[in-house]
Amino acid sequence: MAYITKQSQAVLNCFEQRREESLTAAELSAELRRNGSTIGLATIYRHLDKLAASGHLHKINTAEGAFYHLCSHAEDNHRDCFLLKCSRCGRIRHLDCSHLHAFYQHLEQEHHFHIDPRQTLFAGVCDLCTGEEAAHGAT
Amino acid sequence: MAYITKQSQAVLNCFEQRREESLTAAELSAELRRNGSTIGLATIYRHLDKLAASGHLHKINTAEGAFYHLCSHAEDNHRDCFLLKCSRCGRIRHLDCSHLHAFYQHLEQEHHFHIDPRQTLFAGVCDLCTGEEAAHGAT
DNA sequence: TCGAGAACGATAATCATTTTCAAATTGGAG
DNA sequence: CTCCAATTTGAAAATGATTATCGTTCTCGA
Repeated sequence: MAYITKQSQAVLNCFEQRREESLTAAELSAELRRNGSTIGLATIYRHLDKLAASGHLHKINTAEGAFYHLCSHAEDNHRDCFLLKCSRCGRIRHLDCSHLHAFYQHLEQEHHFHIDPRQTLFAGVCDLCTGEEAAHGAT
Repeated sequence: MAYITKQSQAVLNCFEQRREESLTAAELSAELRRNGSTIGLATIYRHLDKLAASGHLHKINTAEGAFYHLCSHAEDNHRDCFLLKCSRCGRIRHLDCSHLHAFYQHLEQEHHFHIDPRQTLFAGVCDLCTGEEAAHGAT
């Protein structure tokens, strides 16, 4: 029902090689092109969606476009998964900790809001960019 | 330096009348048109940006487009401001509570991530939509 | 080897937003 | 009140990410 093609292989390979990184479709396209692949953008999007639907990738929607990330966690384990997005460099970092269990329970019980940590993005400025900011900062 | 025009008035009025709501540019346009205004979309975007820059509005960037919200809080007070975005109905709700101070401190001290609560969106399903979901749910 | 179904890729279509630019509006100066 | 330079407006084109379209190519089992 689903053929294995060199294109689908190339996409998955790309993620397996850079395990900890979140990529956009454009970045993936550039990377593949760099590796000699001539795969079209439309095809890339198709595979990304397919891989996200099958659970192999985690798709993160942001105002600056979608990011995809190799993610083995099952849906249930994601209470401990936090996404930090730097508004300066645009990178998404993944964090693992259980600090927010209580807050999430509060949201559900007091406000009847059923949170989805996999789509929740903590925005801010990352460590690297904070340094740069200071360096470039005024007076 | 900045003229007061009927267009800029109309935009601000619209927010003051529906104080607690977050609006998109398209929604604002529809609302204004309903009130007899023929203001163009480009002009709406211009005023929204201007009002956001001057601090009168809070601009929230999401994957589904930008939302604008009348917000009097100063930048500093926003440690207590939470944005809940329902991925089903798309609405953004504002919450006030101080549950996350500890977590934000943890982020800064342990991970050197300087959070911006004004752009942090908690994604999930709101109370109303949870009900609907159950009603339409399988078997 | 054949053929139906699946995948491909170039291109067109969307959608929200920004930019462009000529025309209309504004408010101060005379 | 009238004139003018600066500002604002709005229609339409441009942008950028993503999706849909469609004819062509590939895959694999009969």
